Amino acid sequence: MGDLEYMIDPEPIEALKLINHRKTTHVLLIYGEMVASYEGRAKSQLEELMPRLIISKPDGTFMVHESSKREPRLWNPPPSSLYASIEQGILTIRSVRANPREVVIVEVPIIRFISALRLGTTVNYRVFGREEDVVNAIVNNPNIIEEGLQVVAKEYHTLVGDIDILARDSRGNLVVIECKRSQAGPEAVHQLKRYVEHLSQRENGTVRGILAAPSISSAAYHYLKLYSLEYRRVEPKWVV
Amino acid sequence: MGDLEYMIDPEPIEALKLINHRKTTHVLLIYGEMVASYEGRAKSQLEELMPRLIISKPDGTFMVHESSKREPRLWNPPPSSLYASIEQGILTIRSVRANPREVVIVEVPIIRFISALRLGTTVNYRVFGREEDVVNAIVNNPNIIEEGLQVVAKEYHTLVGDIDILARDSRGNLVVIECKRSQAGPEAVHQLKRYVEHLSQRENGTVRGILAAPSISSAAYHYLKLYSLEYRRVEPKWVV
DNA sequence: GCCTAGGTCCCGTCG
DNA sequence: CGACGGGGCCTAGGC
Repeated sequence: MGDLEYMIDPEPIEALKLINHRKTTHVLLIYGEMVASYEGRAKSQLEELMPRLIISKPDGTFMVHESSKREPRLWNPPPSSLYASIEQGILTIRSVRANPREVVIVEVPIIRFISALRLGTTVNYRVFGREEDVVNAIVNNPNIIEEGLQVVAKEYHTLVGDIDILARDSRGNLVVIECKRSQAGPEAVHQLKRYVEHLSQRENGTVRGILAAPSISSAAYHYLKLYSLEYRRVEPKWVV
Repeated sequence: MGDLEYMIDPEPIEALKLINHRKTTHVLLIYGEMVASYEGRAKSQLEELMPRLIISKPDGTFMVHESSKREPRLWNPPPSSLYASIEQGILTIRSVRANPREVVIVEVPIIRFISALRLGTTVNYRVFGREEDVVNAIVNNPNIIEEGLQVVAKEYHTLVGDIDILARDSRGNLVVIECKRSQAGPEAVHQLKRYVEHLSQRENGTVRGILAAPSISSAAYHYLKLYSLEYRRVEPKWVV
C-alpha cells in the first residue's frame, strides 16, 4: 500500500518533491532543525535553531510541535494552504491562512526525517457528557431539579442570551435553569443573573434562577447566594 | 546522534521495547491501524479500526490524530503517564491522567511505523498582540482613549471580576475600561456592564464604562448603547 | 492545590 | 459568510 513513504536525512530537493506530491492527500511529518515565525492575529518568532516537528494535514492543518505541551508552538488551523520551496539551499515551508490572513514560515536547514502518511477520519463521532446531555436529562425528567417542575422551553432565545431551559415551578413561578457540564464558575452565575433580571422586567410574579451543574466554585456560590439564585447538583451522567 | 530512532512494520514486542525505553525522554510517533477509547470528564470511542497517528511527549502529552482538524481526536494533556503492553499479541497503550482521572486506551493491531525523536523547547517565548499588550499601550498613553484620562489602577480586583483598567476622566468621573485583543462580542459588553454596576453602588458620581477593542460585533454594539456604555477602537499594535 | 481568566483559542451551529 | 457560545477546551498566573 502506498500509505507510508519516508526518507531519512533527505536532500532538500527530495523532501520538496515529497511534500508537493503528497501535501493534499497525506499527513506529512517533517523532523529536523528549524527556525520559524508567525504573523497574523498576533505575532511571534522561534529564532533559535533547534529540533522541532512539523505536522501538515491535507485539510490545511499546520503545526510546529516542540518537546512539551499539548498545544503546538506555532500553527495554522484549517483551511490553510501549504507552499514549499528551496531558498538558498534551505527547505522553506509557508502555511498561509486566508481569513483572517495568517502566515507561518518555517526554514529547515537540517532535515532529519520526512514522511507521508495516510490517516482515516472517524465518522459519526460522538462525545458523551456535554452540556446538551445535561439539558436533555433535565428536560426528560424535570423532577431531578425539583418536584412539579414543568419545562416551558429549551434553548429559549432572549435579547441578553439563550436560556438553556425555561420552566415553571408548582406555584407557577417562572424558572430559568442554566446548565453546565462541569464545575460552574462566576461567569455561569452572572449569566443566570442576567437572564433572571431580563425576564423579571416583563413577568409579574417572581422569576427564579437555578444553576444546574455537577459542582460550583466557592466564589461562584457566594455570588449565587448574594443574588438569591439557587444551585442544584446535576451530574452529566452518560448512558452505559 | 541518538536523536532519531525508527522502525518500519515492527513486531509488537520491538515497538514495546522502544516505547518503554524512550517514553520519558523522546517524542514518540506511532503510525498504524488502531481503535481507541476515552473516559474521564466525558466519554467517547473510536471503534472503527483505521490508520491514525499517536504522538506522545516526555511531559505526558498524549494525542491521537486523524486526517483532518488541528485538534487531536483523543488526547490527554500533560502531566499524564504512559503505559504500554502487549495483550493477546496486540500493542496496547494506556495514557492515564491523575487529576481529573482520565484514561485513553489505544489498541494497535497493525503497527506500520514507530519513531522516537528528540525535540527542543523554546525558552523566553513571547507572543505579541495579546490583551495585556493593549492594556499596557493604554496605561502608557491614556490619551489614545481620551484626553485627560488618568489611570488609577491596572488589573483592579473586585468581587465581580477583575477590571483591566480603572481610570478617572478630566471631570473626575470613574472610568472602567475593558480591553479585548480582537473583536468584542456580547460577553465583553456584559462584563463591562457588570463592573460598572458594581462600582456604581459605592461611587457617588457617574461611573463610565469603555470597551477598548479593535472592533465590535453589531449585536455587542447594540447592548453597549442600550447600557449607555462606550466603545473606543484600539488596535493591538506590536512593535516592528 | 484550586480557582480564574485569556487564547493566534478551535469548532460546530445557526442566522 | 460572519457571529456566537461550548469545550474532555489548554495554559499561565494568583492565592
